[in-house]
Amino acid sequence: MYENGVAGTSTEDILKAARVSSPSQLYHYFGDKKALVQAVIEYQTEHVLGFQRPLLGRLDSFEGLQAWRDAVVRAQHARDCRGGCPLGSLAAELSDTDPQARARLVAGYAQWQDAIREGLRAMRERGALDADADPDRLALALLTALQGGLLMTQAHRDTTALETVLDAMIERIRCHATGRA
Amino acid sequence: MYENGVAGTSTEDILKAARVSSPSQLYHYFGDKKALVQAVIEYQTEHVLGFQRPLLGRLDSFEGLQAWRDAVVRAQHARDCRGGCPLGSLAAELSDTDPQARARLVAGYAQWQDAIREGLRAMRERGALDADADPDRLALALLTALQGGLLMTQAHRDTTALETVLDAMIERIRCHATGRA
DNA sequence: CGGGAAATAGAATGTCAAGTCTAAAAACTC
DNA sequence: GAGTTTTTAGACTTGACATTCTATTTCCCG
Repeated sequence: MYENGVAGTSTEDILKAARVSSPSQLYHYFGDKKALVQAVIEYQTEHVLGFQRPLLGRLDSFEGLQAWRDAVVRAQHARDCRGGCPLGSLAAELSDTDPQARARLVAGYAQWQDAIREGLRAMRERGALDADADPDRLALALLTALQGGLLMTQAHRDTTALETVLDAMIERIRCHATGRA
Repeated sequence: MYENGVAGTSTEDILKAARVSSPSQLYHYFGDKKALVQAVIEYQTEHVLGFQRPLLGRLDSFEGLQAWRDAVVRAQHARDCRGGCPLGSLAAELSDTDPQARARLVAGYAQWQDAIREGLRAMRERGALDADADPDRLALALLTALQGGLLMTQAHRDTTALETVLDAMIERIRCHATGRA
């Protein structure tokens, strides 16, 4: 579903990928395709957070922020710039048509934003950021910029846009670096 | 297609929307659905640029940039935060599976980025921006941030993320304002 | 080992969508 | 206004896909 979209993934594709030879299995474990999609969203949320939390959890300096940026860029390179964001792709496809999916995606984004915010807050507590920096707003801006960067990466098959927008946001945050305001 | 996705839009839906009562018409004017999708991308590209160019063409100050931001936010409100970006939604759905669509989308983004760049360049020429500001990079960052903002708006049904990321980018550009570096 | 519950197979159904085909209507040309 | 081309109707074909059903197998527990 990540590779071909929800609509572009048939139950048969799923069975094949799961190396399972009967639809009854799928319908035994999931009520229907929508329920399966919900599970996919949960799975992808955990996957993304699993990747991001280690990097965000110990932000203490701009080097840490840069390391996060580099890891994200590298991850997209590693997958040939295909696929965009695991949550973003689903959000684009489902937000307007599947309310339950949208709700779960919003919840996923909230967790993600939390993780970023906590990282930035840690930075602030360690004195790398000014007291007037707003971790919540900066986290939302960073996450949003990242979503755009991942979408543009997918379209361009090139990480330039992602790098540029993340660098710009990090520069923006640097305006709040101690001893600069 | 903008509202329900390409996959979620049947030929019948199209006939109904066009108030036409025969598939033969569709296939007379378009070879197949993919060709129609190409036309939709072109149409949406023109639509977006038609909306953006007037705002971007006469950027001469930060007020102009702010006016652009406000117009974008208002436009999303006007459509109840549904639908995301006319190009971005298509990009998310088609980039990985339809190479021709991807090519056209990339071309559309290039035109869009051009328009933003020219606006920023005008700002620089009018002395609102430093000579060391790079309109090309800033334009790419701005467009990318906007894509993320529109996607998040669609998911959250709320323009906060869009506002926040655009404000952050504009602040970032303001770092290049004359008499500030 | 034996009997009940859970899991799996695989065929089958119904729906819907993309695209085709034949023929009729309109428009254009001379 | 006859003949030709373009455009439109509308039925039809084909295939795919989500979901269901019946039957069989496997597992679990005493």
